[in-house]
Amino acid sequence: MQPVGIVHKATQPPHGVPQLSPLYEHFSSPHPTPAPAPADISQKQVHRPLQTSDLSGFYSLTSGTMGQLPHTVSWFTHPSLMLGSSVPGHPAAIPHPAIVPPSGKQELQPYDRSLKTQVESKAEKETKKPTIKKPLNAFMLYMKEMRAKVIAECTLKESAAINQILGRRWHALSREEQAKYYELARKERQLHMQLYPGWSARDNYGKKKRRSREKHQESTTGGKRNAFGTYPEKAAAPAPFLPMTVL
DNA sequence: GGCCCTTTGAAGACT
DNA sequence: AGTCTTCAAAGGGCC
Repeated sequence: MQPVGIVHKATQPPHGVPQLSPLYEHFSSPHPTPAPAPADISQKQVHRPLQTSDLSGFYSLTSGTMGQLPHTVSWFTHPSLMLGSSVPGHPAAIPHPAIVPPSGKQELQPYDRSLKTQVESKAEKETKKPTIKKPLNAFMLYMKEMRAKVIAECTLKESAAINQILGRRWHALSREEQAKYYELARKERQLHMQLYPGWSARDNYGKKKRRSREKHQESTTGGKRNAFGTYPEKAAAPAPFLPMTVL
């Protein structure tokens, strides 16, 4: 029996921001405790395959909940949250945007893809399984939402520079503001788990050609990360605050 | 055409 | 268990 309060490493944000919610306990515990707020969603997700209606409910509820965000996340346009034929039983022919062709280019249009696949052999199709992308973390969701705003303000276009600004702004956010994004990210991970039960992050390992380790570390960090994937000065951040109660 | 840069966080790999 | 590495997004820069 796992003591209350012990959470899996993967579910605990670095700053301890959003703690395990009852919704998540449905996935991690064989005897889940009743979820207070969005109980209907978690139960649907647990007891049968995910369906479009479930997800639209999920989004509308989540959207409403997260409507308190200062900058509303585009739930229905977020790539890895949009639905498609990858959902069992879903009528649409548009694949889930988290699924990209092996080439890695997500913006490839469906008809382009169909033209290309026509000339591919059947064997090729089978070997070239589409890539399922990782779910976005809290900071990635924040970046995605705020990028356009920063570009407009700074008239910059280079993503490297934009991301530096966004990184600083992220740290300038209050705990409460960050918590909202952590919560969004947690929900996205849950949805991702529902959509792709057998998926693992290792599936995408080695699919990108990367520069050498030394160069990468030197250029990107200038130092080593600690056990939490952050850096010493960041690890000294203020103590975590209590989990969100709004759901 | 495709990797690099740059950020944080999640998670797998490694020691 | 602790540490390291990779990949998520984005788009200009560069080879």
